[in-house]
Amino acid sequence: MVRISELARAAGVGISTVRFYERRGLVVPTARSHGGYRHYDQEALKRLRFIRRAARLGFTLTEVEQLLSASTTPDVGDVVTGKVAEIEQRMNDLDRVRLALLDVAENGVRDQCPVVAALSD
Amino acid sequence: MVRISELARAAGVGISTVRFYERRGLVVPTARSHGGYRHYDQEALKRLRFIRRAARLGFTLTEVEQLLSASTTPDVGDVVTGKVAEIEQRMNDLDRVRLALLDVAENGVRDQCPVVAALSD
DNA sequence: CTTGACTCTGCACCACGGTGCAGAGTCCAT
DNA sequence: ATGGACTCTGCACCGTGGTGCAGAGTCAAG
Repeated sequence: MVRISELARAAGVGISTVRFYERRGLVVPTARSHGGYRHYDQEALKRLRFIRRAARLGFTLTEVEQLLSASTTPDVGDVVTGKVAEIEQRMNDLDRVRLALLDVAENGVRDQCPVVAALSD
Repeated sequence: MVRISELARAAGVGISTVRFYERRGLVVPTARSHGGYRHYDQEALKRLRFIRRAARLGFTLTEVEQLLSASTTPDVGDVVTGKVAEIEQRMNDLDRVRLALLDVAENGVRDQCPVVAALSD
């Protein structure tokens, strides 16, 4: 059980950010001290790290919420199916950009920009 | 050669957004009419679509700029290498979330949340 | 039981990525 | 050459995702 500053440091975020996520319902303290101090366990740290990485993948905090709720809601099927399809689309797009960049590195630029072409259809 | 409203409609964005991207140096009109109207060719539409899709992948507009410049700068190697590595990391993370979601759908939730575990290490 | 480091709440502020409006000017079909 | 649709610039505003500050309270080592 750690206090907020230690949790924040461990996850590489600011204290205000932790409290902000709490307002959004994403990371709730495991307990509170008599005087109101937040206390967190290891799960909270994992959640926090997850949120950060998912956010960096382009998911909004609302989507992160949906991803997190996917494993706690009883009827999970539709949400998961939709999210998986969305993720596959993103991976596909990323791979096209990746290949286009490698193409540029290997062959230089020809008539048109291959990177643009990768996503513009 | 089309005017701004037609370009915007074709790319599914607002007119103000096109002008905003121009201020950021991302999409420059191919030409201007005598009276100052912007005119765009097919390449501009491709660029615009690229920007939108890349932004949805979580790239900032600054990063989009870097991706676009990758194929126009003479010495392209380092930028491309870095971007490719970054993209591979993202794809990897996305795949872990994807697998975790499928796991939830197939096996339900066991002791801890697999989705969180997918990115929390 | 004090003292210094830490935390609390509430609120104001920030950057990014747009979006909308006003007032003036342009384009072009009739 | 005129009406209506469109566009121009500049500026103000917005939602999202944080970040920082003030003033009051808490914690724990000495």
